[in-house]
Amino acid sequence: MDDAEYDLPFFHRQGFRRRSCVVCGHAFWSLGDHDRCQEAPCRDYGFIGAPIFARPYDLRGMREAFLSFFEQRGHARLRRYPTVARWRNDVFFTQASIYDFQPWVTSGAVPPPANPLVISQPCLRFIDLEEVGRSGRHFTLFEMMGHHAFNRPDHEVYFKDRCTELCHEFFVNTLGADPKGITYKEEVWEGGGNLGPSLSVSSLGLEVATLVFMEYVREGATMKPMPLTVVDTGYGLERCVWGSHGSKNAYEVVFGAQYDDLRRALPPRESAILIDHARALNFLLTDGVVPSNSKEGYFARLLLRRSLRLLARAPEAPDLIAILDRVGREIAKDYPEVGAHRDDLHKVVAAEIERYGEAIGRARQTIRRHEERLRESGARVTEEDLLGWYDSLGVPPDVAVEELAHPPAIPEDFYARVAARHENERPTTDYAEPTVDLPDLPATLARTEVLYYLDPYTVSFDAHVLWTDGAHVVLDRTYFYPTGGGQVADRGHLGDLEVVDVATRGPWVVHRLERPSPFHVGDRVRGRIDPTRRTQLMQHHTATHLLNGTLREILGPHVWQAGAYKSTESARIDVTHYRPLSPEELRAVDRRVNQIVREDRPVKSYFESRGEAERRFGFTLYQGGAVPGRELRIVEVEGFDVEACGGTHCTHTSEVGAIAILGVERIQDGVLRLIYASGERALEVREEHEAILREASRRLGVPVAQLPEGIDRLLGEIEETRRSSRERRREDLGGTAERLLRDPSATATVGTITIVAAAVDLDRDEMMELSRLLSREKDRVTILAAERDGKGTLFVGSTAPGVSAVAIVGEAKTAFAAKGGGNPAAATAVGEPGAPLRSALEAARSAARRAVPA
RNA sequence: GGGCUGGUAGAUCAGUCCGGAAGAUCGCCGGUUUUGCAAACCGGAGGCCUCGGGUUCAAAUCCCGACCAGUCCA
Repeated sequence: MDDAEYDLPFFHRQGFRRRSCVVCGHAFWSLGDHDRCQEAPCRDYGFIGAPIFARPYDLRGMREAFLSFFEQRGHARLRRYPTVARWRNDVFFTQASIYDFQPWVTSGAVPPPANPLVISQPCLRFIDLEEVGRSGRHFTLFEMMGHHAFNRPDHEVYFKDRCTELCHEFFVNTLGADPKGITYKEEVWEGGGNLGPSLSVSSLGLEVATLVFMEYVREGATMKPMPLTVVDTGYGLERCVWGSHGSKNAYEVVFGAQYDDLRRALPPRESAILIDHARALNFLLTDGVVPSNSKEGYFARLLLRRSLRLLARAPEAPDLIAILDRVGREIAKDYPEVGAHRDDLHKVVAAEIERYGEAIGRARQTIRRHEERLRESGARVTEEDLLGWYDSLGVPPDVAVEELAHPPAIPEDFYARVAARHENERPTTDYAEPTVDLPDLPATLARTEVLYYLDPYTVSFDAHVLWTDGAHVVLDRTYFYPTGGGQVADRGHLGDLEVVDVATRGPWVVHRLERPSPFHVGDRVRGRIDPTRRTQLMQHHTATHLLNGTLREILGPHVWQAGAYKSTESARIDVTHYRPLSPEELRAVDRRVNQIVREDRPVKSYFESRGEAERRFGFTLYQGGAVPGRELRIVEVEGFDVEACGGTHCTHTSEVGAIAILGVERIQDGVLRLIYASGERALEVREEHEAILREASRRLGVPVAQLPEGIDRLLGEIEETRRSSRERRREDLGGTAERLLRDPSATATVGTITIVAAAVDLDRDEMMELSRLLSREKDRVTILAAERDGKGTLFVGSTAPGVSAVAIVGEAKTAFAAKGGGNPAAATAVGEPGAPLRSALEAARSAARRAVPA
């Protein structure tokens, strides 16, 4: 990065000087006389005992100071975004304030919600989980305060100079920092293909902010200027609070009385971890994460289980729910949604605690049994066993050791070795977005005017062709709904040509035609949308909102939409929930959702400013993921459910007709999928089901109402038939056995041994069964031969000590070119087709005679 | 999304490495004993060894693929 990038007029106006840090070598700017930058570890934590700001702040005070400072300087204050980054598929959590605006706003595809703006965004980072409680400064959840500006070529808000000036002014004038104590260290920021200069702001060893200026796109070795430059700042709320106190560690000042109280029962480190985790969990669970074994849910589980483990060793400490509640109440003062989730959150946690208890209980048993078994062979449990148990059973080593009589030492590097086990796993292969093969469009093309929001019932319209390559057509205006928001695209006609797909590309809607079109730019065309299809899609989409609202109402606010899909045939919604639906719950959902349909509530779709919508409806708006932009499209089912949604909807709930829930499945730990149909399809599906019932009833010859009993009876009969045929076979074989024992040509006695040899017409299993019947007593050798599918099978069983069935078969094998084997008690061989079975039987018989000990 | 465990009688699990006549404990049923219960003892029933392919004379066992569950990691 060119030095000039950092050479800001602001620095010169104020009399800053540029120096190089004697430790890290980075250039930095300061008013003071420093030979090193003020960032640790280039210098020590000088602020401990010597606060960097004029007075101490708590979290709320510091946050408010920041937000109002920037608000007074023209920034719009935004409410926090969810901590779960549902709008992105590259990360699970919001890890920085700028994440709220990636990728759409930062790429310029969508205008920012406000410009410039200021926000304090709770962020989650799991990378330094082990450092929490140890370093004195790490948190799983922290708030990143940021002021952001998005500069377009035609509209420059502010960039490096003004940004740095604002930052300095905030620290010096508002917080009362010593202007000479602050250094602005030059760094290069790079991420997501973009890069730019950045300044890291430190004082007395504490880095309090980073100012990033996204300016370039990396293209190979060269950098190209971005069309949109972004001011991305991050001020650590907890850092700033810590610095304002100058206390030894951050936890005591950030968590205050909660920390002091927990300290009475637990050591400092454990106390800090528990509160930290409790804070993160309150946000995570409020934002709709349900603990599970994959994706976001795993991190919630990780925090919960770590906390439970700590508490298991501290009998004096309060229980987890009490700690969560205490911390949650504090958070709720600033973030009321956390308070609104309180009771539900406790239910989710209680369920998870129960599951953990079960998992550990099962695991303890397995471990005990394992050691028991090892003892028989004189072996002992190894370190590898401990690793394996943690990996596959979830038992932490200290718990495993409790179950062992002879435990191995727990390796110092236990968790590092667990990590090593996972080293060779290749991470997610690239995520393939379902790509529609769309043409490149000239950037100068006017945007498509989207009309389907105006009136979802209009299915016929006139428009002009803006662009076409034959197969695809872009119009100046369209009522065709493109694939999006889990709703499939409309179909219909442009002129006489069928429209087979509709998709958005940037600001344009592209219609794909069944055949190449004769259209030219400027042509006027008539668009007609398939009204049946559109109606069905609208019904399914509105039904989805009604079900989502119903599920939240009945199961609790932890229910969030985790995905949805609406086609003409059926629709489905995936929601977060921690256990399967009981039949009662399902029935309740079915009743309630159809009640809402019948109530004929108005469904209003309208645009509203983000701030206003969030103020009125809160976060649950973002069921389909956070939506960028200044204006949100709101779909409001009056008095019931409100979501930000871009789909086409009915205007009254009764238009949905009815909702038939067709199935519920667990698609993943913590996520349920409901499949349903509405409108015409609900009726069709019900008719299909009834037809199936009628047909089943006809085939079974039982009235529909008695089908369950009829099926039970049938199953009983099958069971009975099976039993009796088994018995009859057993009797038949018993008869055969008796006959053979009485038949002198089959039975011979040699010494104390009875040899029974016969050709039979039985399959392999039956011969085995017969042999067993013949060998009820000791000193019996049975030799059976049968022919099946042209191949001879020989079976030999022996209960005579010293007479080996497998040896007899081995000798007889050559007589009929057979393959086979077995053990001393039983052996079989199957010969080549046409091989002389008779001689095999004789060979076995004489082998058996010879085998009898004299 | 990836790795690792596991799926055998109503329940909890052996058996799988190294293919060769499906087991234990609890529970259930019957009997003995007891005024009755519990218990003890004796006897018995109960299995598509998750499913589908493959290899083999032979598969619960080996190979491939699904499904389900648990767990660790991102």
